[in-house]
Amino acid sequence: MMKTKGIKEIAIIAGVSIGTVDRVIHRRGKVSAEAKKRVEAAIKETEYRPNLLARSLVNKTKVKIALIIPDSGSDEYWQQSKAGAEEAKKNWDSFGVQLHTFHFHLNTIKSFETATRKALLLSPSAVIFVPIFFKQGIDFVTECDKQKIPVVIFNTHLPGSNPLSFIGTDSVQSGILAGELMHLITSPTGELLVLHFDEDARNSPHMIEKEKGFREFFKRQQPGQARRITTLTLKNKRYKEQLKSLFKSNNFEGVFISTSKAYEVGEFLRNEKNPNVKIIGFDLISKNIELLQKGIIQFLIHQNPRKQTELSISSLCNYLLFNKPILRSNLFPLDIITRSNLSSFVSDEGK
Amino acid sequence: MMKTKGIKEIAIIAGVSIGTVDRVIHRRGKVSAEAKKRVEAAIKETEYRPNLLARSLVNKTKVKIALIIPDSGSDEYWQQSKAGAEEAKKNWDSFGVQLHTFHFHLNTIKSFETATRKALLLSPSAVIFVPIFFKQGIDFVTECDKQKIPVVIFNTHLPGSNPLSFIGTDSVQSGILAGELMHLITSPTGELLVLHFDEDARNSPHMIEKEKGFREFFKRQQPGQARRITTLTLKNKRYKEQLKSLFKSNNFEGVFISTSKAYEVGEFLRNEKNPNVKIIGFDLISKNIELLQKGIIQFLIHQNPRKQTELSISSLCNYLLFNKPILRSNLFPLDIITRSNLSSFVSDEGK
DNA sequence: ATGAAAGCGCTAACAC
DNA sequence: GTGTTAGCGCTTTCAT
Repeated sequence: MMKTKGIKEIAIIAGVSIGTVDRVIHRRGKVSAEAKKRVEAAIKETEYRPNLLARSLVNKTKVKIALIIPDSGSDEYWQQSKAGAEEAKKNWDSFGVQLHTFHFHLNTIKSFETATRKALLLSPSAVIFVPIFFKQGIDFVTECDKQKIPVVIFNTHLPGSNPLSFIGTDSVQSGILAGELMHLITSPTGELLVLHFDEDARNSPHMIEKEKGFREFFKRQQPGQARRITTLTLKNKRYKEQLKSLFKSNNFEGVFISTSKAYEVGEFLRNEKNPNVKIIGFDLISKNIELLQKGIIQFLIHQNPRKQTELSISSLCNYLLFNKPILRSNLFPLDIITRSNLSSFVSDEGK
Repeated sequence: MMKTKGIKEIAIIAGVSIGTVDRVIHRRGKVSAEAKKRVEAAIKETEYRPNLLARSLVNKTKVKIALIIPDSGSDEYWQQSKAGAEEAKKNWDSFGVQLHTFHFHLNTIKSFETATRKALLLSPSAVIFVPIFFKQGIDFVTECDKQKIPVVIFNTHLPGSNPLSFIGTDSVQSGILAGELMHLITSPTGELLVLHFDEDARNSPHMIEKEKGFREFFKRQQPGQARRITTLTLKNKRYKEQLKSLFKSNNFEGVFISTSKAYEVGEFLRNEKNPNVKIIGFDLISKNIELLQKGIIQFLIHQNPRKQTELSISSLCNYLLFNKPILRSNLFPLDIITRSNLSSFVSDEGK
């Protein structure tokens, strides 16, 4: 009884042809209400689940994805992202997925616009991008909407857009986390410093949110008396001099750096033989890692650009190929890294 | 020119039929030396790579995996593992993978033996299991080796075995991590307590390794004078009384709990109005989570049983179906959880 | 020793 | 609207 499997079986049950079954499954072509109902009933009854192998065997290479990310030149963060993209590409090309990557310069709006233009020339099935530039990001999303191309945004939130999916971390929350960690490792009244490195304005939304979260933590913690928390934004490249005068006239117990430049502070303090200042920063880049291992930086918060990129791609592929539901907003775990759990994160190449 | 793809193309080039090509690829049947040579040349020339989708479409449901894990009854840790298994099962059954789960009781060796026996009756393509019981684990691996069934071990290391892959965390390292965290949040000379809950002997290797790591950290930190670190193993269920007398006669600044029972200590200290003792423990189970949120537990180290299980299954499937390389040893990241990054870990259901 | 042919479950083009 | 059919690249009979 009922030996055949899959679409054929449900065609028999519903008393229609497999063509019709295909039509209702994919909502394409015309199907009479009657037939549709019967097919859907049969699908439920048999708990039919499509054979993904057969499907992608037939649909080879129909999925083209354009990935638009910052140039990874000397930027380790984006190098890690790129590595994730390559990993994902390897994983999905057996399913006929074509991943085309377009790079742009972090400081050049034009290069971003060029990248998006080139990406659209592919007429991709979907687009993944990092909206470093607000206005141009919105423009791009609008254009994609017009062309009915699904958009996935990652790493940076783009307020006012409504992408298929957003994947990234919660900057405010990461600031709160940094606040808590700082609280745990400093004395209750120790003075704190929040340091921004503002060579590239592109980071400013992140930076502001992180500081907001950081201060928020202490506000909640001690609603009455606030700790003394100083903020400073280092704008030009002469960090050392600025840091020197800063630490001469203050007695900070801890420094929170809102970008990946924690190592600048770490190196400075190491040279000054000032080992008692606690440092918390972001990102597993090599200079930070070195100072973490030496115990000069206490905590790094890891945003995992590699996995963010990988996941952006694979959740999109799963959605496109296999109809798997995709999360509208996928906030990434905030990994806390110390010298003791570092190794399990950096050797984490094999997924 | 040369439009056909795959096996057919190389058949044409070599001037034989696809049947012959198949024979040389799989070294089955009889092939003349002459034909073999020509086919192999063609394979090299075209850089032929088999289409894995087509292959497993034909060989449907030839992959049967037996998963042998502890009963998840009231144990949240193993419930999470089970959830991971179900997720993975859903993901892979479209590829014709059959995942059969066998449960055993954590305290009953017999039930483990029964489970392994049942598992082998399936004649599975591969086996994944948790070696809670040392001797029986070795026996099982030996038997699988004899039957040429690949074995993946997870969660618990099985010394003396040589599985296809091991997936789990490094217990010693997690102890070191706990040591570092404790060091960061207590004063340099504060007295510390290491607490084992030994209701089930099954945990003892883990417990011992964790304590070893914990002490190791302080040894490295202060080679000269060691901190005062007390160890206690709570054996019967009357935890409160034991804890009461313990804390009456000592002045601990921090407690490290080697199992998931940190909440026992947390609840005790909360009732005693003793809020200044720092607590570090393991596992995101609900009672621990509650106390973490309240600030009574400072850190939980998360071993991510859900992802461990998921990854065990999917890396095995990728190996079996798609010939992807599998890591001999895949040490999981040790996630540090505080109240501030907790949410991104517990809501992490969608991969 | 080798070739031809029938599918695996699904999609898409084409007929009616 | 609906059914039929030719493959996707591979494995596996079954002849020869």
